[in-house]
Amino acid sequence: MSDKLTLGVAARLSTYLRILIQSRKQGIESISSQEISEHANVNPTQVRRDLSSFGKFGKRGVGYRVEYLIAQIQDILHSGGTHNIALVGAGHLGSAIAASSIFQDHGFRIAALFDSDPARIGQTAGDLAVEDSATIAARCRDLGVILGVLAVPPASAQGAADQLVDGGVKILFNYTETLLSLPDDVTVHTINPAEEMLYALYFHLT
Amino acid sequence: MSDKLTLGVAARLSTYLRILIQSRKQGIESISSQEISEHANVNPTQVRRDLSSFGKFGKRGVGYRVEYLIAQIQDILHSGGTHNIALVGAGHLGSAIAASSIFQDHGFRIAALFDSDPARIGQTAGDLAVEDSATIAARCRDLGVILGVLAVPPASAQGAADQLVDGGVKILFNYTETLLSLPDDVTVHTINPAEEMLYALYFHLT
DNA sequence: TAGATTGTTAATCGATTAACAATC
DNA sequence: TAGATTGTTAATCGATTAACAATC
Repeated sequence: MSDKLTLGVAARLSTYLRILIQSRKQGIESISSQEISEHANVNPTQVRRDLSSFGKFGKRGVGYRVEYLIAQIQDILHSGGTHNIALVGAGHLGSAIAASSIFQDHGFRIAALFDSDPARIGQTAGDLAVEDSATIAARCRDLGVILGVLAVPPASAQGAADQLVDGGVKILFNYTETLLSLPDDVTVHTINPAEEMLYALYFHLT
Repeated sequence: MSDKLTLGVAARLSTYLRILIQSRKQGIESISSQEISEHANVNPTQVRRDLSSFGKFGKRGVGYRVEYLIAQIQDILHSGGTHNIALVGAGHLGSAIAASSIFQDHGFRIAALFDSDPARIGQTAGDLAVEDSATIAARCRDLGVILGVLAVPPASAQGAADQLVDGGVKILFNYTETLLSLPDDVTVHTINPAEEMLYALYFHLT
């Protein structure tokens, strides 16, 4: 077992991987540290240093092969396989997430989609049938899902989170405006563009 | 003019501010560095150090007043006012964004919503009328918008981005799976939960 | 007073980046 | 060869955190 990466390195490698996967989708076969760095908003030396600490992945004077570098980074991050996720909420946001290819492109598969509205249960969104929120815990346990996405109204967020945790989910992505209270062994990642906007605006204005 | 914050400090202050604003919304009036740190996934000493470098905002043995701390951080980040944003795309994702209070809570106001589908133009989403995408550049210039959000299909992303930049937009939030090519003075922030999932999963599995 | 929590120090550790030789 | 870009060094700089006195 190799040493655990630092937070910074793992975060940047994830960003490089996203850029490489998007590049591949657009038909790009070769890329330089300079090009990666522009999309990732980091220093080009940083990119080369991050990569070269794991091996010599590029060719001097040429750059990196996109396909090969994707495989190498997936190896470092142990992210080559497919991971099941549970999505709660089949409203506008949930439907947009279900229909997007963002998750598939990175090896994530939406294994189940839930909603509490009887009018939505049984309908389909993307390729998925909407299931009753009352079955979240049981279904997650059956499917062995450890990743959950919350795309519900704020008032339902804590309840949905509790059910996911009941079902064995350990990592939550929270798209709502609600602060969640959860056990210590569960990690919550909040998706809130306003937070990043504040930060972006600060650097733009100073 | 005070010194510019480092990237790390500005990013963390933005996170603290989000947590404080969400706490206030839930009626919480006082909060400790320990509680902030749990929601922000950082060390409690880090929180106190980040704050205390700008002043003595807390009370020993008690904690921080939520309302007061919000005002202080907004002061540091120059983010107290209202900022107009342009949203492109009135599909599921755009509608979800328009209907959410995430932006309003942080002082962002969606000043205009655009779509290229004739069937959607003139309809309303949230409180907004959907305007024709052909008018993006002109409307953004009129409104003085510098912040744009892309919630369009991947194939339309580059075109919509170009029009926003034409209209004077300097900061773009890209919800699509498309890598954008833009002038150097424009900053792109990509919202891609899959990237953060890879990273979260790595730390969960190791 | 007793308990809690801040503000600050001091020490360590990792991140960052300019510069350039290596090499495709 | 000439041009481009990687891999790596070396130096600096900032981030991190345990520990604790101050104080509410």
